[in-house]
Amino acid sequence: MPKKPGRPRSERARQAILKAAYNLLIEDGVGRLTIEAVAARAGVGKPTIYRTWANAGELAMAALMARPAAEPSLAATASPLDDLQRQVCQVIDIFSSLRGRQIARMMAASESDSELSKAFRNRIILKCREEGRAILLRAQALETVRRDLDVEVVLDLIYGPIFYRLLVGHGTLDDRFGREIVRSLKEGMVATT
Amino acid sequence: MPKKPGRPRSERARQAILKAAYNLLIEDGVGRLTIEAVAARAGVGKPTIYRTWANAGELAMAALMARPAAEPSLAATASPLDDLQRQVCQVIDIFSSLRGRQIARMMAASESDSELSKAFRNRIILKCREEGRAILLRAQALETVRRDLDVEVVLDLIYGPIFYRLLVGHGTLDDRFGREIVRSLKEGMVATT
Amino acid sequence: MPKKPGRPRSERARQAILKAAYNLLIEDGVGRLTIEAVAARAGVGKPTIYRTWANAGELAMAALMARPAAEPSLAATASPLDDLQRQVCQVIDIFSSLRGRQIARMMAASESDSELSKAFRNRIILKCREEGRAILLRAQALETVRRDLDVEVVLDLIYGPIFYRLLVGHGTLDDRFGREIVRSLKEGMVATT
Amino acid sequence: MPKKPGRPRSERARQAILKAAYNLLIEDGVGRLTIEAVAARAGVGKPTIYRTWANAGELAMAALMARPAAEPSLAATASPLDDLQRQVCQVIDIFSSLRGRQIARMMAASESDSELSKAFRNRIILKCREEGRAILLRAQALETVRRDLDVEVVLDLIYGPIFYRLLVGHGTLDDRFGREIVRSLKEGMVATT
DNA sequence: ATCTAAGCGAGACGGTACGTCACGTCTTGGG
DNA sequence: CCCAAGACGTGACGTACCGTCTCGCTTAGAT
Repeated sequence: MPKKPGRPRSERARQAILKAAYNLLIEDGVGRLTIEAVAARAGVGKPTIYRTWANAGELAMAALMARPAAEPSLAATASPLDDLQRQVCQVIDIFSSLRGRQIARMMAASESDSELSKAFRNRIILKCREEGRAILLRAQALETVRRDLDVEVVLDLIYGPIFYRLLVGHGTLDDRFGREIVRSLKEGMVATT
Repeated sequence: MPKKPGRPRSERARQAILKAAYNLLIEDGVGRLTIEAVAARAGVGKPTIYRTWANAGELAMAALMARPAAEPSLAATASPLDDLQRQVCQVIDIFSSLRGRQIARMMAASESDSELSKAFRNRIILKCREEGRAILLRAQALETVRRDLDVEVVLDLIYGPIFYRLLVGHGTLDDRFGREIVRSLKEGMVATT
Repeated sequence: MPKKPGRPRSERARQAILKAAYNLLIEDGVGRLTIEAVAARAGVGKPTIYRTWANAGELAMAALMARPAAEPSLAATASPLDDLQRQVCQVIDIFSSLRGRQIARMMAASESDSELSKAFRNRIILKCREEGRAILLRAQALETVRRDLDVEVVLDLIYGPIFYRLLVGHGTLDDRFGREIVRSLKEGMVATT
Repeated sequence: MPKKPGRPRSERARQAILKAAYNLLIEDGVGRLTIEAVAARAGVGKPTIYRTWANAGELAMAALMARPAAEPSLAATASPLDDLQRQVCQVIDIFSSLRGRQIARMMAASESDSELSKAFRNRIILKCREEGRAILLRAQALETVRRDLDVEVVLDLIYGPIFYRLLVGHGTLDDRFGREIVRSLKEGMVATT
């Protein structure tokens, strides 16, 4: 049992810091998240923050990750394409919120390839992608979709456009868009003479 | 002609600032671009920078925009889908460079809805989209693709995945990916019995 | 003309800083003199302080030096020993004040041999010593005191005891002490049989 | 005897702390003596230090006091003035060492009138003064020096100059100086016609 | 032979001040 | 009126120590 000596880290402080950081993040955006403000709001000393997180970016990711991913996975039905449709709309719903936009910006802005940065991307950004992959693989098993499909590419075709509109802001992000994405992929675009 | 009195702004200073900003941007990334560093490298006073650009973000966008968009539009051939294919690969080629990544991050990170921010998005990010739209419309005219296609959605399906991979980094960004995007859209994914 | 370019240092800021530092020094002592407190009280940014003084010690010395040495030199009379007597009492009077104690402590505490540190010692601590030397030399010229006197040693015998009592606090520091110093030196201590 | 329950304080820890503090004091000076550094060097927890000493100043004094006063008292001879001469030179020798300078600075810098502070002054700074007083009183008894001498003032005239030169640094501190002090006091300075 | 109170090392805690950096503005003298 | 230079007040940075507070572990006198 390699139990560490010394006073253990305070769980109360950790929670207070993450909560304060999360609230500041939602209220003011990533750019305004300062360690000083977090420390003040959490009633905590700055070194206590730095002891756990190396900089504001890491703290921000941790604060966003600490929140439960929330939305439960959707139940699988007999129609995988319907499942996919519903899941896409759910993803759009989540990311079109204020928090969703913040998350997307943060991911795009984070330059570092730190461990935490990767974890953030995997846990937050790519989670929905994995759900989609599961649905697609099931659809392939049921022969609802073609077996020779490059699943990874299709996943990019599904979720890419969502982040595209989210970050660039050139088009609305709503259910209709979600339905159009899936419909277009189903049908392809070549003219059927 | 209400010619302004006083000394006119120095074109030399403007060029030096943009060049210095561009180099710092490429070398160190958006986060490290400070007005002070630009001023020092350009041999220019800080107020000279602020006289033209309101903050570091604007300057960064201006520095990126000042560079010629480079790649000439591709010539149109008889096969719009081939044109689209080639254009997509060109876009991938441009944005997979270091500069391309910086541009994408900058766009994603910029929170403001300022005039310059919009101009940046229109001129840099959406420029390739417009090229794609022209190709698609021509394809519709030639009945190479279906007339009832929602062109905007298809454009998102084409370019969204590119930015998705660029920003999240979960997959490679190469010609093969470009070809797969176009192929998938052409064919759709439903099993053909 | 090697005139420096750029905005000149603000004399107003300099004065405000020195005044604030002086007041804090008198109120709270050397140990409590923080750059932050000085900046706050002077209505000045910390960098403005650091631009001129490297640390709190230098600022403290500068603050004490900035004040006019105050006490005018005493007029010389026909009796140099009387002059000496009066000057010694004046020195005691000055250094037995709160400010005097602070000055003495500061001098004793300053470890560095910086330029400013030396200037401080010369201007503040040794100033009275020079006055005494002038008196003694005049006394030698008038043959009021012995010509073979080691003047420097005698000066130490005069002013040393004052700082000794000031810093150690084992005895009172008053006019009587000043008179006793001079009397003892005049007379020597060996028993005259 | 209400002997205290619980584990007794560790003598080993006490020694380690005092030794570490002393070494840091000699190496880096009073200003650099931090509790953290002492704890680290002594291999001791900070609370163990605070349990015995209230702050860094007290610890510093304790560390200096813990060392044996070293120099043995000089044997008394038939000539008290010779004894005085030798004792003065010994004092100069002790305080002109690095440790001596640190001690003097510490005394001058300590603002507090705490019990320990007084003890420090009595035990370290005034100890030599008491030796001198004993010699002077013996000299008075032997009528080697005048009976009407104000002994306390003469003691200040003897030891004051030493600390004066030690702290201000305007003159050398050597045997010659010690001899000059005693000689000057013996002879007085008035011209003998 | 246990119980129990205090000391032990380690180290996290809420703080304060540090000295630095960059911000965006202002103020010089000189084109 | 613009230019370079650079000082200004501001505010956040990340670090060093402060003096206090748990931790789990001795250590020894009292039970």
